[in-house]
Amino acid sequence: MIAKAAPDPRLRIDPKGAGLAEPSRGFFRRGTVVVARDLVGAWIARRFRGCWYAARIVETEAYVGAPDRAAHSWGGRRTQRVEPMYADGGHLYVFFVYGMHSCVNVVTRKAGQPEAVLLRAADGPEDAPRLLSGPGRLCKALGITRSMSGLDLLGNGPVRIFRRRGRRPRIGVSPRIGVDYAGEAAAWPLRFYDADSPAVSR
DNA sequence: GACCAGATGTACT
DNA sequence: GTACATCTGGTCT
Repeated sequence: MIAKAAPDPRLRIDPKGAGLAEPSRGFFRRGTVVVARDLVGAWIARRFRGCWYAARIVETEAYVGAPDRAAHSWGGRRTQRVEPMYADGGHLYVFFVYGMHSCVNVVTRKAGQPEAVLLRAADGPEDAPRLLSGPGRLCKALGITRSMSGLDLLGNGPVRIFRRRGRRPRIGVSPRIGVDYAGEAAAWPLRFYDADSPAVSR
C-alpha cells in the first residue's frame, strides 16, 4: 500500500482543460542529457483522491550512471534503494536524504542502464512562488514520497509526466548543485533550467 | 551573503 | 558501529 501524502491544494488542475500530451516510452529511453533538457517546460502531475495536481518543471539535472560519481548508481552500485534506476526509462526513482527530504527522479535509458533526471524545481502559484523551488519542496508540495519509488510514469499510475505543445523555454545550463563530493563530475554541465522562471534557484 | 542545525536512511567498515 | 547525504529554514552579519 502506497502511503498517502496530500499535495498542496493550490496545484490542483482540471485535467480536461489542460491540453497536455503524454510522452511515449521512447521519449524516456533517449539519452539522459536530452531528456533532462526536454523535461524543462514539461509538467509533472499527481493524482490524489480522484483529483489531479500538477506543476511545470523548470529545473532538472542529469545523472548519467556508472561513470558519474555524483550518481547513486556510480560504479555500477546496485542496492535496494537504487534498484529503480535500473528499470526501463519512464519509471520513478525517489530517495530520502538529509533525514527529512525526498527527491524525485525520472529514470531514463533502457532497463539495466541506471541513469536518471532529478527534478529540482517547478513553477509555483503566484502567491507562493517558492512552493516548488527546490527538490525537497517539489516533492513535498506534490505529495511524492519514497513509497512511490519504482512506479511507472506511463499507464494509469498516480504520478505522470505531460508535455504541452508550443513555445519551448529558454534553457540555461550549469554544473549540478550539491555534488561537490563528486570529483571532476561535479563540474559537468548537467543542470538545465528555464532561464526565465523565478522558481529557479541561484 | 555566510553559516549552521536539524533527523534519519543508507552504505560501508 | 560510523560517516555522510541529489536539502531546507532559520539566524546572524
